[in-house]
This record gives sequence, structure tokens and C-alpha cells, in this order.
Amino acid sequence: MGRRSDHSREEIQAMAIDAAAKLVETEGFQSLTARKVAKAIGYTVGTLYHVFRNFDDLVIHLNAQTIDEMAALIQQQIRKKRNPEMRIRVMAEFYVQYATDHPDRWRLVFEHQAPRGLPTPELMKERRDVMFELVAENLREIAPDRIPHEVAHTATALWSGIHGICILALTGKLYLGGAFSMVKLIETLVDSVLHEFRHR
Amino acid sequence: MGRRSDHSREEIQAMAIDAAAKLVETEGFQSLTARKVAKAIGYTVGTLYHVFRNFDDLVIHLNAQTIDEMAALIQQQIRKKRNPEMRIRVMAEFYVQYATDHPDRWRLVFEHQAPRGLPTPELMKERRDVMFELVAENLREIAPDRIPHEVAHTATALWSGIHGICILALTGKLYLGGAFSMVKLIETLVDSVLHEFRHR
DNA sequence: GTATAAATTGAACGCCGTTTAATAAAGCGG
DNA sequence: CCGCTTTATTAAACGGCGTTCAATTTATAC
Repeated sequence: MGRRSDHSREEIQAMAIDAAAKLVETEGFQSLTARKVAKAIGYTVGTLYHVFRNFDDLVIHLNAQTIDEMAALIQQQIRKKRNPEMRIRVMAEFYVQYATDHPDRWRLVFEHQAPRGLPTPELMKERRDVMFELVAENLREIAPDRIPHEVAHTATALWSGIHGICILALTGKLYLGGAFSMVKLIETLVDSVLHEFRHR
Repeated sequence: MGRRSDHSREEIQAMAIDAAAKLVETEGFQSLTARKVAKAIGYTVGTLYHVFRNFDDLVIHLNAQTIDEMAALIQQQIRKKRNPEMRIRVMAEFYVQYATDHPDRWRLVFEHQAPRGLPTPELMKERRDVMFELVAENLREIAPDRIPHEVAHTATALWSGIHGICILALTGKLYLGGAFSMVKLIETLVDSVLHEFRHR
């Protein structure tokens, strides 16, 4: 049947992304399908393909929204802090918090793979580095005379490490040789890298 | 049709795992399918299901083999070294090396998810912690008087961090704010955590 | 040599992402 | 208000997926 125009293209896009987010949270990212999303917003798959290039495109939009959400939460939390070292600690704490609260949305960001060969869309490039940038900013404040390359290097090492703890914990692959908390693990990593960064 | 007995159950299992490994390396882990594996070993899907419980079971066996291969490579490398700190460095170096050489097999180990609710099979439980144990052993040698819990904690933090760098690099999600090498990033993390571990 | 047990197949099921022809509605020029 | 064009939407189809199962062929045991 024909066009209803109950919703604009942008509205349908937003509805689809929100529905996808909800499906991912309730059923897990592995079982997200185009048909489920379409059904959830009262359309058929065809309409989804009218609004997104393909299923990966939808996932990429969802992931962008997830990153924005997480980044907003974290930036809101560090705005309350004045000490750059404290800010980095809080960032790590709430990164873990968000990942724990939304494990499937968070994993989808990192485990989704755009079709082989196709370039990463600008949509993601812009967002990919937001956390690294935030860490780098605060490292710069801790040691203003360090060359930018060194700051970037440390930010990358530190944040990749935190990410590693996070993902192993969430996927149940963390070493359990002594029952410890994720928070303490993160603390150890932050302490170690920040200490090394300062005294070198 | 009917039983040929050209190969025993165990032979078919081994052939399937090897074929799967090859397919993962050549076509990527996302496009591994039961039908392709069956075709590669000259059987039909039905036979695969006679030998594996399901497709996840096949993947789990492949992943176990991948971990064994990687662990063997690493243990062979550190046998040459006497210094425990040096051993940890070499472990990290060859962990990255293996991941870089076999990106899809390595990613499959960490991104495959056994069906929700089902317990992790013993097959994987045994192997999941092999790298952590290896790190812990050498940390113990570096500081023999530390309580086991502290050693396990540090091993977990360090190795999770290295894993994080590894996976972000391989999935193209690493911060590129200053063109640095993976090797240097790993070095920074190892240096930082080992230093903190010693002087505390 | 025949009965029994096991291995292997091909076809089916219900899903998946994706494409497409048909159709219904909206917008528009007169 | 009427046709005409454009666009939104649908249902149906395609090939491929993991999985199941009845049918069939073979090896083995007696």
C-alpha cells in the first residue's frame, strides 16, 4: 500500500534507532534483526531499507548514539571535578559503570564490524576517539610541558588498558585467580600509568 | 549414502576444525559457516552435527586449538629467557605477534559468545586463564614474598591491559592522535605496571 | 547370511539480510 | 477538482544460514 507520511524520514530513522537500542538491551546484540526493528516501529523491513542503506548502517547509527550517550554521561561527571588526575579516575569509573549498565549496547560498539573493505564512516571516526581525547586533555593539564606525542601515547596506553579490563570482565573472560573487583583493577592501571607518566 | 567409515569420528572432528581454521584465516571469522566447513572436508552438514553438538561447539573447539597454538608459541619463546621481567616482556611481544599474524582466529576467541545461559564448557575454562597464569608465575618470581592475591590482581590488570591494546589495534579502533607503534604502547603498560608492582 | 547398529545424506523448517515489482497516497500544475 | 508525477510502503521473493530428521546405505556381530 502506499505512503502514509505519518512520520518523516528522520522520525522513522530515530524511531528505528531507539527501537534497536531497546531490543539490544532486552534480547542481546546477537539477536538484533532488521525484521524485529521494523515490527517494533510498526513498519516492514522495506521501509527500513528506505531510510538506512543496509543493516550495518542502522547498527552504525545506533553505535554512534551509544557513544554519544556514554560520552555525555562521563563529561557531566567530570565537570564537577577540578583535579585532572581525579577527572581521569572518574572517567574510568563511569566508563566501567556505563559498560556494566548497558553491556550489550557497549559490546555492539566494539564488536560490530563494518563490511570488509568499506571505509569507516565519518559518523564513527568522529566519535571513535572521544574518550582518548578526553584523557589526553587531562594528561596535558597534569604535565603541561610534555610533547603532544608523549601525551597522546600515554592516553592511548592507559585507555586501551581500561577498555581491555572492561571487555574481558563483561564477556566473562577475566582471570579469576583471586576474587578481585573491576574497580580495583582499574585503579591499579590508572595509578601505575599516571605514576610512570609523572616521574619520567 | 550411508556410513563410509573412511574416517573415524575423531578424524572428522579434527578435519573440520582444521578446515574451519583455514576458512577463518582466508575469509574472516564473520563468514564462517557450517556448510562451508562441511564442503571443505567432503561431507554434508548433517555429518558435522553428528560429530559436534552444534555450530557453537565447533567454534569452541576451534578456539581451544587457537589458544593452545598461541600458548605453545609463547611458552617456547620464554623458555629461552631466564629473567622473569624479560619473560613477561617477551610474552607480551609474542601475544601481539600472534594476534597480528592471525587476526581473525584471535578475534574469534574473544568475540564468540556461547549461547546465552549455557555454561562455559570445561574445554574453554581450562584455557581461558592460561596467559594470566603465566604472567602470575613470573610476577611471583619477581617478588616472591607478595601475597598470592596481590600477584593475581597485578597479573590480571597487566594482561587485560595488553589485551585491550591488542584488540583495539586489530579492530582499527585505536586512537591515532600521534602515530605510535603497538610495541611501544605495550612497553609503556608493562613498564608502568611492573614498576608499580615492585615499588609498593 | 541375515539382523542390527551406525554413519551419511538430502530435503525440509523457520529464520536472516536484501531486492524488487506493484500499489497507494501525497503533492502539484492547470 | 482533476489528472500526473513522485514517493512511501508493502508483500513476495531470493539465496543463505543453523538445525532437524526420515530415509538409506554400509559395517559389524552373530
